[in-house]
Amino acid sequence: MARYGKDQKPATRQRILDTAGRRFKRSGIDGSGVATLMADAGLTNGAFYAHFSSKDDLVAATIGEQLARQCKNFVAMAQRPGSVETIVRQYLSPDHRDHPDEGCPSAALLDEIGRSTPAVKQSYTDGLLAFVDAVAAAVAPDDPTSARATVLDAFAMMVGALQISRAVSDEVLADEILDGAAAKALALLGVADTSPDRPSAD
Amino acid sequence: MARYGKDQKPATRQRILDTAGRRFKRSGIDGSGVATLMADAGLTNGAFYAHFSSKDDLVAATIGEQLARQCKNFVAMAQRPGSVETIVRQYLSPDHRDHPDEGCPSAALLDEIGRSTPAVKQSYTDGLLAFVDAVAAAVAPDDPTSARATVLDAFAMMVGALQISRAVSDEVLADEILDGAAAKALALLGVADTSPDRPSAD
DNA sequence: TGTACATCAGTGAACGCGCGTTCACTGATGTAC
DNA sequence: TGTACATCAGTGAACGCGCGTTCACTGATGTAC
Repeated sequence: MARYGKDQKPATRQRILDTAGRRFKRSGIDGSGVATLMADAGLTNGAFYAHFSSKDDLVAATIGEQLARQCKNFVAMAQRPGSVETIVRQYLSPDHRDHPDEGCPSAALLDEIGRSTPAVKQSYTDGLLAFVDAVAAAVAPDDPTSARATVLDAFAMMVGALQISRAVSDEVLADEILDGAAAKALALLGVADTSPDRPSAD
Repeated sequence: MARYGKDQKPATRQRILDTAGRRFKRSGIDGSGVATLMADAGLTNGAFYAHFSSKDDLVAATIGEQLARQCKNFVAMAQRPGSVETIVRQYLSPDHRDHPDEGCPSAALLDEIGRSTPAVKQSYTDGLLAFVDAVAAAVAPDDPTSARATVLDAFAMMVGALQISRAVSDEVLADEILDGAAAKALALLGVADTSPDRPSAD
């Protein structure tokens, strides 16, 4: 069934990228096969190589896409005043912890990216720098350059804390880690922390 | 060739655990096959199931072993005064970044542990708590309980920073991330940072 | 002290399966006349 | 307006390979007599 208009191919490519993003973040890169992934996207395995030259090519493109989306989402949210605290709290929330497939690509895939090919690392590097620059500009509009290092450190803590909270089987401990890291990250970013020491359930 | 004394089997098991620790950290858990791993340990694939009931069983045991070793190493190093700074700097060093197979299991495997079975997560949880308690006792002997949260946050930042520095293809940026995180981690732990802002090459 | 035997750590071939990748093909579309 | 054809996105079977796991087996050892 190949009924195609002229936007068909780019649209399919985008669909594969979105599916891959979700699947990689849920099952890992090594844990996601090309055939399964294509079936998820409503296609058969053979069509894959009309869009990407190899699985590694898809990985690099997916990482880039994921970071670009994260960056765009951040910029959109950061317009509102006081939004940095909201963003940090949302990042370090049980909801984000329990839904990696819709969440941060760094928290879900950093280990595997570190073991990937230079092309994948390059894609990650480019995406990360763009993201960090955008955050630095939002947090410290006067001096974004010197804020960059602080943003990177805060991001490292948030990523590490989210990963640990996902790896731990004690949910109380996992919640504690998220709350603790949120307070420390906000302090690092120079944002007032408006939540009580022990936040209630709401 | 089965010439065996009475310590033979436990010694072989330990050898498999050590080999698995190195291989998992270098190639990932999904990226390490049982047969290759056994060949690394100087054995054939069939012998594996005399020591472990499944690959998952090995993963859980290896994670536990790795964290126990990290904990023991920390306690041994922490005896000397001023050692916390040394430990943090060593953790966030280019050498550690470039040799994951001999390094921190959390930094190398957190993502995959987060996607693993409950047995693996339980093993990680136990090992992490023991490790964090040991660190808290060393950093704040007077009040280790309240220090625990701070230690966890500092550890999260260190893990995240090391992972990012491994995932980034620009070595200068990778070095910057390590240095920045070291300073922030030491501040978090309340340890004086004795290094210059821009450390020289030695 | 010398021989016969039970133990059991380790061997290596085989199992079904999913992997990444290739390729001859199908068939709905847009275009040419 | 109707027919013939080139395009090309997508199909689905097949490739060699490594995966986790099973199992009949080997052969050096420690023990019994």
